[in-house]
Amino acid sequence: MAVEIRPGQALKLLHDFSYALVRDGEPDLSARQLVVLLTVYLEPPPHTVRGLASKLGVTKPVITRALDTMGRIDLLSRRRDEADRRNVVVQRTVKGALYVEGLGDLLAKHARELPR
Amino acid sequence: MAVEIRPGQALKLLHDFSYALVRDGEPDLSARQLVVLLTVYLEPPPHTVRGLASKLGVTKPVITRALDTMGRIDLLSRRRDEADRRNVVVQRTVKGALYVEGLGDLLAKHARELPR
DNA sequence: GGGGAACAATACGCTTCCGAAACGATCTGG
DNA sequence: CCAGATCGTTTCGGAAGCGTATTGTTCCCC
Repeated sequence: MAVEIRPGQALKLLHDFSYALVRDGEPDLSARQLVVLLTVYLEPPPHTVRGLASKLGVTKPVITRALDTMGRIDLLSRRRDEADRRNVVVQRTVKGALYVEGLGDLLAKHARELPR
Repeated sequence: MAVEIRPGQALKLLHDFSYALVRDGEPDLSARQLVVLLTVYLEPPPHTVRGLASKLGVTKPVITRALDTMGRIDLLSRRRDEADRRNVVVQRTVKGALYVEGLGDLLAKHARELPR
């Protein structure tokens, strides 16, 4: 089933979801960090800095910094590509997988609770 | 109808939505700014700095700064409360209403396009 | 084997945001 | 009428993000 949702419901969903994130005092990822995280966890590997930057339409330092920040809190990790040591491969972590899963559950939960 | 969506679909929706926002080079609102904006446009007025801060669980300067930033790009405006001149009432703007409406449309559109 | 290409990281200067604290303006109750 | 409370803003030092440009490795191919 395609997910049918009216724009008004979508807004309320977005509000409730952001509200829950802000209230829970989460580390407060930026939109860019979030989309990097989700891309790594939703799209098939491998993910390189270069690839992510071009896919998301941002510069490479943005990716490097996002990896620094999210690596510091263990949502992602880096690994040198041994086949081509110029490349850095972005890897998933257990903590990151749990975090992303939590986001999906949270959003789905709020969707179910939308008024008719 | 309550909106039924699986966590995996929710994640893809979140990814596609954030991706569209990042790609479109939008002004890049933070999660806090976004939730302030949506609260003002979705919940019944009046909205004061104090009220928003306590509802969202953040400090007052956070609200003041969010109003500065979003006021600068005309998504919101301030007005002094004449009944009690200590209060500031946050008001909606035409541009802000259009922006919020666009967010709802965008999210609903991506939801419709989710795989079954 | 060496010059240039490709890649990620870093340097730089700037802007923005943060929380805590201090501040001015305004209201209120004794 | 004035002392204290309330409200929004501002200030402060520090942290983090940005884009551009540069650096240091590593690879590739003539």
